[in-house]
Amino acid sequence: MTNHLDSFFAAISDPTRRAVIERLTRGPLPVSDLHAPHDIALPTFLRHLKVLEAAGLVRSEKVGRVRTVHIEAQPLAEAEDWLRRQRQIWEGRLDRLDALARSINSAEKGQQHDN
Amino acid sequence: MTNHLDSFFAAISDPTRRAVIERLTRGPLPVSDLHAPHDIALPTFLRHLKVLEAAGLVRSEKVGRVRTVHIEAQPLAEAEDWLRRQRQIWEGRLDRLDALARSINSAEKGQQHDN
DNA sequence: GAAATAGTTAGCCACATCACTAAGTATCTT
DNA sequence: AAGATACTTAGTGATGTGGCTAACTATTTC
Repeated sequence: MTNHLDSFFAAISDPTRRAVIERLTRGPLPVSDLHAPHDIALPTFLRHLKVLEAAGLVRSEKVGRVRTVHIEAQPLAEAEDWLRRQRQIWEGRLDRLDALARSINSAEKGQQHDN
Repeated sequence: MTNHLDSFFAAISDPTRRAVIERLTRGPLPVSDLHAPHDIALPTFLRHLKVLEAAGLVRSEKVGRVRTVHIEAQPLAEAEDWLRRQRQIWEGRLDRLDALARSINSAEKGQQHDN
């Protein structure tokens, strides 16, 4: 039952890492630019990046002394799918319950008319 | 920056807890029924339920000695929204890059014609 | 080639998380 | 009222997570 959703959801459960993702949707950035708005030590920040990269949300390439990070959208879509499936099954169930309630209701009305 | 997405995503980053959610989309169940398919001790399982409940994914009511658990769909929708927003911004960016590439391409063709 | 820049590695600490067992409470069932 | 059922609480231990500082490497820049 352990799949890549584990590490994906764990990765985006941290606010710092979600902020990084949000920033990266505007385009790739070097590590230091990504780090700038965060009030944590660089090594700490770098481990957040590693978590994101390990979860497949992000890739990076180093050119000279600069490492540039960019987002990987596909895992977002997969996670979104899982959530949507669960929600839809649930809502489908509610719809069926609703339909059942309506049919019971109209059946009762029918009975009343028959009486 | 710390909001309820933290606890939500942390909650569904665990396979046991995702399995519980998947099960609950089929309808509410008592704790013991939910626990049955999982090969972990009941107290351990109960803490998973508490995590889900604390994250707002699930509610429960106790009647007599039985506690029945049901899903709460709204947080699913919110998380789905966050993911969708990020993905769309990213994809929108790709679209614009694509458009830019096309316009550069046609401009070059234009130049070639001019030459 | 010395100094600044951009990351990286190593090691430490506090706290959270996930697992367990043992024992307790509250509610049926017989 | 005794026993079974359905949680619930308490306490323990191993491992993971997020934070830090100090020290290091690799690449510009002056």
